[in-house]
Amino acid sequence: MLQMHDHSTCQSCNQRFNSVFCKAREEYVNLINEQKVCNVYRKGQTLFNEGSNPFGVFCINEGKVKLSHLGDDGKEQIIRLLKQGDVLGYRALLSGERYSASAVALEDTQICFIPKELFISVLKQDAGLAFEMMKLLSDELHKAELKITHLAQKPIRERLAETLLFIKETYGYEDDGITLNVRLSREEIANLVGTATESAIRLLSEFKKDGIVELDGKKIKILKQKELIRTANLQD
Amino acid sequence: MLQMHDHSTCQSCNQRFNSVFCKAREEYVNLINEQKVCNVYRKGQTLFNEGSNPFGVFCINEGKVKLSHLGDDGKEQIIRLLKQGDVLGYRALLSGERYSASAVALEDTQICFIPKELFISVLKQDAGLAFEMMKLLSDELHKAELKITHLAQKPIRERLAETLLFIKETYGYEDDGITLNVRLSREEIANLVGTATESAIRLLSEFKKDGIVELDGKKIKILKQKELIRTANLQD
DNA sequence: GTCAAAATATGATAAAAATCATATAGGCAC
DNA sequence: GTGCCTATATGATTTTTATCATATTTTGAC
Repeated sequence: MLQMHDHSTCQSCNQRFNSVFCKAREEYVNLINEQKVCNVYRKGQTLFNEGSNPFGVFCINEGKVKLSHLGDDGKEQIIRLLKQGDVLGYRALLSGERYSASAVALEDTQICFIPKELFISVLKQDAGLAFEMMKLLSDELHKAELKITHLAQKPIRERLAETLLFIKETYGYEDDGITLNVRLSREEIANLVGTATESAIRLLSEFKKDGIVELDGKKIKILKQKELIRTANLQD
Repeated sequence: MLQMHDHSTCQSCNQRFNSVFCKAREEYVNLINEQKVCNVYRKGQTLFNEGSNPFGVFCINEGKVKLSHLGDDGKEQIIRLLKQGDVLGYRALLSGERYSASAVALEDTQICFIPKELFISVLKQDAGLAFEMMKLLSDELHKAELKITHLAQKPIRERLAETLLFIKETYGYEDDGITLNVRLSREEIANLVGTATESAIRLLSEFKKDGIVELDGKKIKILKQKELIRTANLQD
């Protein structure tokens, strides 16, 4: 197979224009390239832990990451799902706080690390990057506020349907065009929906009985997307 | 009573250093001052409506505003409470979308309006303002993500206690040191907590019976703040 | 002041969801 | 392969919460 891009530099990174750095000036991209550190995180490995101090931001070149809070009783709440081109770790860094969430690789993932001082200084000099950053934060805030409304007002059945559609939006389908392109445990799905694991399992079984999905271990196939959209009862 | 500040200009605004504009450069503050339009919104009046196009940002000089989504079934979800020094309307503007929430004055409120083009252009030129804006967005995102976790995991009793503490953090107490300095209907409290109005009323009655609060119409007095914190079961 | 409308309060009931219990299946070390 | 551990599944039960019903109180117009 032909190697289309040289992944080893930020200048030629295949995610560059698919990321918050899309409008960053060339000189700053070069600067970032010089100081970045790339790593592979194996499935299940932790990028950073809730409560620890941020030293920079992470940029996903390839792979999948979940970002989750630990609730007061120790229950996980997944607040974001991330993929190639996504940046993470910026929230705590910009607020000047410790991480309020943990990041864990959902599969083997290639990630570059940009040191805090460099990221902040580029952010202050490059208005294009700063503006994209604000857009990103605004979009995340919007999603979070929508989620608040849905958590407060929608029954679990609708939220599960919505979550499956969200997973599809984020990671898409596999080559067959119907299998969700990520492997999540039932517990993780429950922690995305915000419900008990048993409830998530039960409702997935109902969706299966209704022919909306097909379940094969952690593989989930969406058989009737329209029906799923109807079940999610989405207006927006 | 002596007039301590001249409220009519941004340069001398008593909220200037209590707002996102605290680090903005003088020249840009002057520019904003020339183009701003100040208004008084009476209690219940709408600043902007969900679904309409943003034309700029609003800056509260004095008063209180609620920001709320309308859920799919028409139920209100209050997502932010705002006070003097707070800016609103920036989320949709930065995302380049229509408003995803409506803003309504909770009492007579003085508000200045800054046109979109000016705000964006200053934001692109003034790194200090841009950085404060990113901090603000990051802080709001943090709060939203915490709220998501609590909505997903905490029972309504704890969430109501937390909401009362949140109201106190936001608007403080009246001169007596115990009365929450805002008048909200039971329905609005329920729409902050994310529950049915009857449930909010019922639990407030329980708090009253337990001597945690005193209720006098829309006046809520916090009698036992420690007990309220315990009831909220907060870890963070 | 009266009156009507809306807000608050509270009980009864129904619905939703969590928890508990137990069974079965799948993954993995050996 | 066996055995063990964990994840998934499903039923039974309890708890939580919403909904419905109906007083009672408050508010505001007049």
